Amino acid sequence: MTLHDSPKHNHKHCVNTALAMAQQLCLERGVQLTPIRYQVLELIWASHKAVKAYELLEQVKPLQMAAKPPTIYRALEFLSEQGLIHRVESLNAFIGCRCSNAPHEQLLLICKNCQEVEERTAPKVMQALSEEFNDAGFIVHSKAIEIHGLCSQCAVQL
Amino acid sequence: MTLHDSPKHNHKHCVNTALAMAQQLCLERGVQLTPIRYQVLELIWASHKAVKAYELLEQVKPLQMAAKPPTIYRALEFLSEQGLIHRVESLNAFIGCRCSNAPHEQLLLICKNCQEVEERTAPKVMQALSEEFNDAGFIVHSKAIEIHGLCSQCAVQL
DNA sequence: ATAGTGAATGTTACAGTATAACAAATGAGA
DNA sequence: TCTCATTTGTTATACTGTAACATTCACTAT
Repeated sequence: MTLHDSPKHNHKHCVNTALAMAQQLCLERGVQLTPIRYQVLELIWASHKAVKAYELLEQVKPLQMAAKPPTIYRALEFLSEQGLIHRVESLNAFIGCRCSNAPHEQLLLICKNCQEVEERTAPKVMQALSEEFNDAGFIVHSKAIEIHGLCSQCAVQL
Repeated sequence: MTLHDSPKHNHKHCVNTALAMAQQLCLERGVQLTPIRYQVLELIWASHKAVKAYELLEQVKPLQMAAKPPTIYRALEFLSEQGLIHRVESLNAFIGCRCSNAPHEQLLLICKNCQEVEERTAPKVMQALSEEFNDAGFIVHSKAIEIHGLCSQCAVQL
């Protein structure tokens, strides 16, 4: 049982909320959440595990017969630009983001056992980071903070 | 001019120190810094930019005629295990590490302009991170903290 | 109406990254 | 010398991502 399989987590509700918010945001921004893009987002939200592009491709094919790698990568690029998903650099994979309505720094906790990825905002970490790169005279454009280990659920089981 | 091209930075000395330390560490640990591994490490230290595996392959070929992808990836795996290099996840590339004698958390500042990568230990950030994942009940195995932006040199030039 | 425009998707081909699996060589100790 | 573990050679292939051009579609200015 993983963190998000737990009885406390109503995943259907979790997904519906994320998808509804995505639609709302795209509407507000005047960008198109087309069927392909929506399907990819839905597939990413199917679990809280990071999903690989070619896994998505296989899953999309029954829905979009013409799907080829660019189909997926374009959808991923769009979703990423809109802040609806994050790329997990250390896994070459993608996860859904539920904080898309506010710009935010991402910090990802990646469980080696159940493969689930939890996003946290971690203001204190970001504050410490700001001080660190100000010292270095470094001007930040983007951050990727990825922590690998065991999530609380898996930690107690192993 | 990049940060490490500056007159203040004696790169030959910088490399020699890193290579000497690598040899010393491998000796102490009873592991073999073979010619191939040494050459790859030397090539990585040729600059402070992150180097890609296939770039290394091209550069190693004159020295190791039989070099093929596994040649490089095995050397990279060894060097990485020994803490002599770090993988930059967001670039699919590698940089030398000068802090190999002490276990340390890595925080990488990656300049988009000159491509140089600076490693910092950032104890305050790591402290804040500890608190963050303790709150989450998360047991950390490894961290990848990669900040993209402009280094101090490039920031003033642009 | 329709021709032009821009966004999105289709399609082909390929570039770039990484590893599996097995063979051969090397070197140190029984 | 034999044996075992480590390292390297070799072949093949899997996985990840993009370039470039064609087509479709919806909108809108004429």
